[in-house]
Amino acid sequence: MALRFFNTYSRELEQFEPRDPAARKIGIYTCGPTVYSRAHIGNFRAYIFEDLLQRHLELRGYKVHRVMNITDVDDKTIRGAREAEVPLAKFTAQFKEAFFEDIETLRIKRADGFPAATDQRYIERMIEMIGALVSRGLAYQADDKSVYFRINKFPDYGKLAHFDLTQLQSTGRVKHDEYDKEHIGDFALWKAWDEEDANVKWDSPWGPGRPGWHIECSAMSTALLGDQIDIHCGGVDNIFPHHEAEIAQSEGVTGKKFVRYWLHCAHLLVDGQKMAKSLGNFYTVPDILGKGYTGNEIRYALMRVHYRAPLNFTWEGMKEARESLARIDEWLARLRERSASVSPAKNKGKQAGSMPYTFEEALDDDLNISAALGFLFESIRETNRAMDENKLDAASASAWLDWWKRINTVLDLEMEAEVAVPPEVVQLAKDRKSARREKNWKRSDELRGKISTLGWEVRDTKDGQKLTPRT
RNA sequence: GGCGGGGUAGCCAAGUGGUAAGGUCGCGGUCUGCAAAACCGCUAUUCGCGGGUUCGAUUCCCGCCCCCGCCUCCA
Repeated sequence: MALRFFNTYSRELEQFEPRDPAARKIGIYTCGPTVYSRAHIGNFRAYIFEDLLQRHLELRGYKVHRVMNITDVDDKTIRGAREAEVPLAKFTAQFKEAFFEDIETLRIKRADGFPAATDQRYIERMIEMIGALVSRGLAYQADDKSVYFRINKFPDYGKLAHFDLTQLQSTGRVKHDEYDKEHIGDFALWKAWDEEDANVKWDSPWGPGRPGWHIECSAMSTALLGDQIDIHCGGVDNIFPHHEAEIAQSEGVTGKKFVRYWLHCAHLLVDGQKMAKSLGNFYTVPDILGKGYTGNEIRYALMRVHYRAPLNFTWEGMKEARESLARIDEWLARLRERSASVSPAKNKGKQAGSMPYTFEEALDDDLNISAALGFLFESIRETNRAMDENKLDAASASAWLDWWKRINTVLDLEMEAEVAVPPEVVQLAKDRKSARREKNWKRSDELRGKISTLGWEVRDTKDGQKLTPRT
């Protein structure tokens, strides 16, 4: 099946055709964090979705070049720096660092570039683009000295969000201090300096100030990926106004179609409501690690629901993630043991040449992860049954391991490297082994209890005791 | 009010015009000294509600209800 994605622009599932099919190179731009505080797991749901997208495209043989911006100047970062009484760059540095720590914990592939809005190169490019827009009559400087985009001059404005501009109403979320604009929907390209901004300012043809939020993405995406990009992602809350504005700015400057496919991820909910800093109902990665869960488990919990469906975060869901991953790891351990065994030459690895491709076919269909995981778990049950019945030979087992290796380039869910068993646990297990030889069950159970309190679980298999860390 | 997304078993969730994947939880069984893991069986006559089309709809059409989000700087 050909790859297809739901394009927000058309609101339809569309077959994926990159700009340059022959080269199999794809440019993806993803909106990154605003570094005014630690990102929460709702933000990371979007980044995990983008990670899944990239990895699946790579599995399908595309060479992905992905860029993720870092917004390190805006109202919130400036306010934060002012309150902390430190320079802006110092204030944002800590959250940049935290962000990179968290994506590593969650095994999110690093983008090929993480451009920052305050980088002089991009500031210059933003000024250049704003200049071009002004000269074309698509932007104007208002009496408040800020420069705004004139949306009435860009007929396509509103097409991505499917908004009728005459219907735009203010929700009252933003203060009406913008009387200088020609149209309520005009958005800032360049924000004139005011004293709240302290020493955060850059010179421009329109006086000192700083870039508006939207222009940074237009500048950095076109700088790093060219005038036209294949895929642009973000959370649904970015559709309007952010991505709408990006289209207007970029196409206003280049005159070319900016993005071929717009993919947007639904929100992470908590208690049925959007997880958001402003609501105070959010968890960070360290919050969840602090409850004893691993990055791996968080990754699974955030990945297992289709990206366009809202996902409700619950501790029950975390537990389920843990159990599901344990099932996978258990299966892998069995396969490894089996593949290493010298098996009788009877029944040759039947599956070796015909491993199922349904996993990636499911992902081809707008990243249908639930169906893909369904196939994985069905395969697990079937191979486990075969192993129970002693019908899976070493060759087949290693074929399944190779299969896993392939799909795991997308999932990246395998347990962290085996933890070494501590010596005291080894000793207790030894004691238990001799107790069991004497059929001293009472002593055996006591020792199992002790091992358990040390964080390890002991199981009796037909090959003797097996120790696994208790999570 | 406008524009989207979602409403399938206790919970999470896939899916198709022909009689409901998978995960998790619970129960029963096999295995085990007992467990654990694994496997087997059971757990939605039913897919928000009401109409319509059809031999047949959860799946198509119409209307309605509920939840969540966006409507100017929130992934």
